[in-house]
Amino acid sequence: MKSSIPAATVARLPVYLRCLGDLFVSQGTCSSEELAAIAGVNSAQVRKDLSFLGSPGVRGVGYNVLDLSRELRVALGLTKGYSVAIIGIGNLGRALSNYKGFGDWGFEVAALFDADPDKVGTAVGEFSVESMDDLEQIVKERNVSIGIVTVPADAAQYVADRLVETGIRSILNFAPIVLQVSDNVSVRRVDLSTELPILTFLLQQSVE
Amino acid sequence: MKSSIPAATVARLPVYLRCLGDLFVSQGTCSSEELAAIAGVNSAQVRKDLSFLGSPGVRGVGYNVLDLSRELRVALGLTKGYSVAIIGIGNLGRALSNYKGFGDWGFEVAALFDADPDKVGTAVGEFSVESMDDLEQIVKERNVSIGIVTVPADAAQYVADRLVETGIRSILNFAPIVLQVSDNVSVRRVDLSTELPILTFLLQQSVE
DNA sequence: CGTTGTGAAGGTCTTCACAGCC
DNA sequence: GGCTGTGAAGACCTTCACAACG
Repeated sequence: MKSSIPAATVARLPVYLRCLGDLFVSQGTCSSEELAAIAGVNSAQVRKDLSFLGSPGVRGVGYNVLDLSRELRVALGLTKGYSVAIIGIGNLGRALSNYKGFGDWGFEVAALFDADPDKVGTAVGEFSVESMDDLEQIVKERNVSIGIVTVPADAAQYVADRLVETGIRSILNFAPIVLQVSDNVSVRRVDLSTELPILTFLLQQSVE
Repeated sequence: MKSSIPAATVARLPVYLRCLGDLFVSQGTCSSEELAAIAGVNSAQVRKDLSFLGSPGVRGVGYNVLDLSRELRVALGLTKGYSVAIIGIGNLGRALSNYKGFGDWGFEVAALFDADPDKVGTAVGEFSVESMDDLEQIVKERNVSIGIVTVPADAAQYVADRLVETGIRSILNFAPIVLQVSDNVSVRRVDLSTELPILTFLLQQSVE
C-alpha cells in the first residue's frame, strides 16, 4: 500500500506530538498558530499536515490536545509496541542504551549486541550485551522490528545485510556511511559528521 | 551575502566528501555515476550539485578525486579550523567528546561544559570539564564558533540563549526541542526521538 | 567515445488567501 | 469572531535528455 501522507509531513508529525506533550496539559485546546510557534514552522503548514490525519480540529476553536496526541500516536504506529535492538556497544551505543526516551514513545529495547567477546555478557544499564553470533535467533525470538546500527563505518554494511537477512525492514543508522539496501527496507541516517560542515558552510556565507 | 548554493545541495556536499575519502585513493578519477552509487543518489543530482562549485569535472573522464575533495573542503569552510564546545556532559556529551571524527574534518574541540559541580574538573578523554559559570569567558578566549548542545530538553533553550549572547552563530542541537533563535543564528537539530516514529510509520504502511 | 554540464520538464513542498464552519 | 481546511500560486528540488567537449 502506498502512503497518502507526504514524506515531509511524516517527518514533522513526531515533532508536533512532542510539542503537544510539552504544552501545559490543563490547556485542553491549542491553535495551529500556537503549535506552529513551538514547532518552528508556518501555521498553514501545521494545518495542512494535520489535515492528512482526517480533520481533528474544530473551526473557531483549535485542536484538542489529548485527542490530537492520540491520533498522532496511532498514525505513527506508536501504539503497536515495536521492539528495537542496538548493534554496536561503543560510546554511542552505550549512550543510546541508557536513553530513557524510548519508553515514552512506546518502544522497547529488546537486545544489545556487540562483536567484541570482551563486551559480551557485560551489563549496560538494565541489559546484558549479547553475541553477534546469536543475532538471528534473538531477533526472531524477541520479535525485533527495528535495528539501531552504532558500529564503526567499516562494519555497518555487513551488519545491515545480516539484519535484513533476518527479516528486519527498518534501520536507524548512526554509522557515517550510506547503507545500500533493497527498496523494501527503510533506512534513516543520523549523521553527526555531516552536520558540522553544513554549519560551517553557513558560517562562511554570513561573513562573506 | 546570499548563498548561491541551494540548501539541499549543501546538505549533500559533506556526504560526497566522505564518499571520496572512502574511494581507493590510487583511483585518481571518479565518475558521477560511481559517486552517485556510493552516496545513494541520482547521478544527475551529483553533477548538478558539483556544478555549483564551478566546473571541477572533465568531460569524458570524470572528477579528479583529490582536487574535488579539496574543493569541497574549501567550499564547506573546513579549512578554517573552526572550534566547537560541547555543553552538557551526560551519556551523549561524553560519547561526542570521545568522537575521533572531529579532527578528520578540521574541527577542534575547544571546551566541555556542564552545570553539575560534581562533574566540573573531571576528565573526559583528553579534556577537563569546565563550569557553566565560565562559559562566556572561555568561549571568547578560545574563539569557539559552534556550540554543541547535549543538555536535557528543559535546559536547552536557556543554554542556547547564553551561547547566542556570547556571540555564537551556529548551534548543533541534540536536545529534543525546537530552539527559538533569531534568524542570524543557524541551528541544526539531530533528534533521535523523532527518527524512530518515522520508521514505525513506514513499517505500518508496508503492512496495510 | 564517454562523461560532464545544463535547459527544460516534472515533482514535491510551502505559503498564501479565503471560503467554510463552529 | 475566530480558527480550521483547502484550492491555487509559487518556490524549490529532482530527474531527464541531450548538446558540448576533452
